[in-house]
Amino acid sequence: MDGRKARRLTMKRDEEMIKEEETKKGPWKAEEDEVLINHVKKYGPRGWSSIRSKGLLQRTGKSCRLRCVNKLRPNLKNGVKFSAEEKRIVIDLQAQFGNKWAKISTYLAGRTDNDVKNVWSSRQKRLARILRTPASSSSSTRSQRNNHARAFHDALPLEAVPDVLPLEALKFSSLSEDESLPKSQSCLSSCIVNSQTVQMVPLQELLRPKSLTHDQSFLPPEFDLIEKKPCIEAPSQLPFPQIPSFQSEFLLGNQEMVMILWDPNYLEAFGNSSSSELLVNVQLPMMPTCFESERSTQIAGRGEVGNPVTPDSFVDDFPIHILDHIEPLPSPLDW
DNA sequence: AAACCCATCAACCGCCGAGCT
DNA sequence: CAGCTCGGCGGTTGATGGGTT
Repeated sequence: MDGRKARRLTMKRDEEMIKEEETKKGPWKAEEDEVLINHVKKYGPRGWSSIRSKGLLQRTGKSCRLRCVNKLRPNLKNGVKFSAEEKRIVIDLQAQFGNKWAKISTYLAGRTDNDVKNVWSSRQKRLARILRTPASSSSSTRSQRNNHARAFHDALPLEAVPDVLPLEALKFSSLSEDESLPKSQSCLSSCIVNSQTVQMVPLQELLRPKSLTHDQSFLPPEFDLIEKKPCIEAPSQLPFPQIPSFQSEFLLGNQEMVMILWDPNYLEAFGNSSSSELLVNVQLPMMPTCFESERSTQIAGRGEVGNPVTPDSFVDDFPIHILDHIEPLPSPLDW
């Protein structure tokens, strides 16, 4: 390296160090905002670097632009939480455009790319936590399971909870009877709404119920889910003429899902066993049956023996791409 | 009451492309 | 055409506050 070039580099480094010292970072003060607003009023949203070169602020041009775009622009919904609809739009558009936050934000009035990005990354973190389970399910601690349960609770689709049911009644049942966990904090793969068991099934599967064995779908073979009533030829002595007691359709990503609430009386009668045992047995296949093939493939690929589905293995193998489209429930405080 | 966990928000950083010199 | 500056974008981080244990 020749002497002149080295000297130039040293001078540049020095200049950068001086700039670094002069540059203010961190939270913006009201006075700074005011200066910035005045500048934008005068010159428009451009010439960001000139703000510092004129000695108006000791902020970088980038910092000024960011502050203006994210906080000072008129009509911003500052301090207003994203609505369920807005979140849904973000999810849909992210699926369509990828991580093009600036583009996505143009579809949401009053929202910035930073807002959209934050919402998405919060969601990703939450979903990642749902799937972050210990290698051995038996080694998972109670508090970890509680966290998973809570996270899964948070990730349940808003639309999945029918309006006709008191939302306070949404609780998770304890799968392990010897653990006296509080109902709202126990294992995640069983869901009880208003004392009724909920199953979520892809609509597609319901449209071809013959493709399922009774065990896979745990629908009584006599029940016609399309007509939402027992088949004509169903034996009249069936102990569960009114089931399921409620059905609700909702979208899970591109997948049309149907949520079915089962009357506990039906479960008692149908399973021919004690209620608690039956809940364990029946609730485990809550994972939509269409995922079972994916799970089986994964297991086969790993050369594992197909273990029975357990609450924790449900979490371990839950297909993450499906979770990309789950809307969070509002917190109980918002109910 | 303290420690911990988590969600949210604001801001910074690095990279890249466009435009200018 | 190369080099530079600026603005825009996406990723990441740090601060903070609320809820839970």
